[in-house]
Amino acid sequence: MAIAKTNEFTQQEQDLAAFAKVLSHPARIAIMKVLANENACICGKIVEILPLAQSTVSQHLKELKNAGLIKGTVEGPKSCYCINWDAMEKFMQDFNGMFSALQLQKGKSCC
Amino acid sequence: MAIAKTNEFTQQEQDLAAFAKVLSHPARIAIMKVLANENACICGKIVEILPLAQSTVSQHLKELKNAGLIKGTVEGPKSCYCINWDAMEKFMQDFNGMFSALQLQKGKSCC
DNA sequence: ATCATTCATCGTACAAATACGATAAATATT
DNA sequence: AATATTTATCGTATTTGTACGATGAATGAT
Repeated sequence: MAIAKTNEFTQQEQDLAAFAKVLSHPARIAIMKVLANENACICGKIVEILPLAQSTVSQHLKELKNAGLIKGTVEGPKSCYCINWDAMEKFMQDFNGMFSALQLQKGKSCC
Repeated sequence: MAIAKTNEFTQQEQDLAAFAKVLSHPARIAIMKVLANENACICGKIVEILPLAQSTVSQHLKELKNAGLIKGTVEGPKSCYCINWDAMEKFMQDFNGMFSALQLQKGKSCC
């Protein structure tokens, strides 16, 4: 991908982009919906619902967890995942904040 | 990327993911900010501000345009870009709508 | 103790994204 | 007409993302 120039941008830009990136795959959006809807947020249950292999789902779960959008706890041989609501609410707030900041300049546009 | 299973998901999931994907790079977030702040949204001006080559900026602009977040008009040898507010507002509405739908299930979680 | 279940991780294959320089096309300028 | 400016596109190199099967580690069941 060439020598990623990601860190040439502001922290805010990087953070917002990172948040967007986690949600930039339909499988991860679908996982969030499953986690919200199912009482038992067991990995196996998610694998049943998604059209993806177990290892692939596990990978997506890892990314969501690394980004902080979900939490995971071990229950015997099973793994239970849930949405990290505090984090999600903050992320959405920041995301909407950026958009509001853009909108403040709305009249300025030339075209 | 292996044989992308993107279309195994719902249209809504694909659309939301596509929107998130366009904003999943700090350069594209930065471009949106420049377009909102500068009266003259000329490509050259953006190239001056971003730490990227002209061809790379042009590529990012193309992606933003393809996704519908911005509009572009030719002005002689120059190109003028602006935010497509109608589209942006709809995208943000859908994105927030998904989050609200998740939140409705908030109590259900097991962990 | 043996076997089954569940899941994370490893290795691997291939697709897509990012970045740049070079070039081409269009318009402005001289 | 010749030259300069501006930007899109092409070709290419490299990195990252997506996907799967196979394996291993941990726990539960027999």
